[in-house]
Amino acid sequence: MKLNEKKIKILLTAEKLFAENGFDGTTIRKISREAKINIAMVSYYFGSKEKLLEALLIYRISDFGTEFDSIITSKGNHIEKVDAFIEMVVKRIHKNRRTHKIVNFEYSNPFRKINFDAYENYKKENFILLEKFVKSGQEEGVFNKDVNIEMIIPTILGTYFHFYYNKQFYKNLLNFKDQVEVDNYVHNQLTLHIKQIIKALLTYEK
Amino acid sequence: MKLNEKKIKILLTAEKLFAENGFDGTTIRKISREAKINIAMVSYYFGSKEKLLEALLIYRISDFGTEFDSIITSKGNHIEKVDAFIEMVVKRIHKNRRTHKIVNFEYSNPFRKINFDAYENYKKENFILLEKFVKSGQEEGVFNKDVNIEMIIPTILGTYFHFYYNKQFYKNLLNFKDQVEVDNYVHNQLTLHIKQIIKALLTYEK
DNA sequence: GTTTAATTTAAACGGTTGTTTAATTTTGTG
DNA sequence: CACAAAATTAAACAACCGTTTAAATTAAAC
Repeated sequence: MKLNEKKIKILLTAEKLFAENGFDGTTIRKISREAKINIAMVSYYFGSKEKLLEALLIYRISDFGTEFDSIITSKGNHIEKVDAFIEMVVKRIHKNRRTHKIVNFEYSNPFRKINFDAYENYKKENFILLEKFVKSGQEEGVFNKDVNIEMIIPTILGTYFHFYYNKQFYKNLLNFKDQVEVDNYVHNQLTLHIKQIIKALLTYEK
Repeated sequence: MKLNEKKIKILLTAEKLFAENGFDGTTIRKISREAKINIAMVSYYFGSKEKLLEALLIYRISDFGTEFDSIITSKGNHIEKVDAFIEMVVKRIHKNRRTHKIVNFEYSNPFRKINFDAYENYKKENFILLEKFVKSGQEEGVFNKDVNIEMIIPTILGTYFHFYYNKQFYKNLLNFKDQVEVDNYVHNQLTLHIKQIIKALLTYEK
């Protein structure tokens, strides 16, 4: 699909509202009001509300890119690569947290008939890359062999998103005054914590 | 609020549908159809759809109980308590995963005017207990001092819920045939993985 | 058994939903 | 300028929403 300026404006507005109010909580009228376009334009451009969400997913997932590869295949030791990898992942999901939130909820909705192939392929590719990386570290004796590789991504993303979904709670607990302080915490303490648990998991001797 | 049999049936039906379709994706008509009651009964018993959700939260959170306390204050060494603690937490959130999903999404919806005080208090109390436990372990020299205690719960719950929200993906990746196999994985490999990362975090020497 | 209260019901309320229509305006092309 | 295609609009569509009403039924109290 060719995306002109107006289509992208609709997608970005939909992304914001879907993430804030959910898919069912967002109306085409709200989207068109906020994007300052006519209600009929959504159907005209995307066909339906569901296809609008599909277009958004494709738009964002292609944007996710694959920096993965360049970090893992670069030179340097495995531990440094874990740090670089996690820093990259946290930055990326924090930037794309809205779309991730939408996906988390709609993907687990058994009655939603949205096509999630792009999302599933993206997850599968990333897993295969990570698996290769961990196994190479295990063969070199740097990483522990007793590791559940499938659960590494859930640990990283899950930790971040539990924090994000309970932002209001952690704002109070950690005395954040504004979103800037939240962003700082994510990119410093939270990223550090995730690096710590993953490195500990990979190198821990029982 | 006194809960008779019919009220509880409405609550359980609402819990199922809210978790599957979201709050906005669930209609009172669907709830009443599935619970085999008249539409007006929801308003009659609970007042409104939003108050129905609030009643569900209170019903479930009081059910969460506080086994926490008994594990942490029991005798035995700290490492064993970590294992027991995580096993209890995973069992509990897996049992109450529907309500947790609803809360995760609605609590992060900035326009929902639901009262989440019960949820926030529950989280706060549990955090204080955990903090006391970790600090006592640190003073005894069993636990590492360089630990972000605030992020331990997000790591445990987040890992579980990322797995749960992407169940379809992990069903394919790990070749689960049915829900029984998913449940087994949660209570064995996933629980073991979380125990491993938390113990590694708490005792890891850099 | 009579009266009062609680429960249950079908129907109706005004409002909103996603989508389509048909007419109008703008843009692009020769 | 003329003409066709694309974009934009206001209005209408049937369907559904959460909630309320007022009447009918059941249960409880005396």
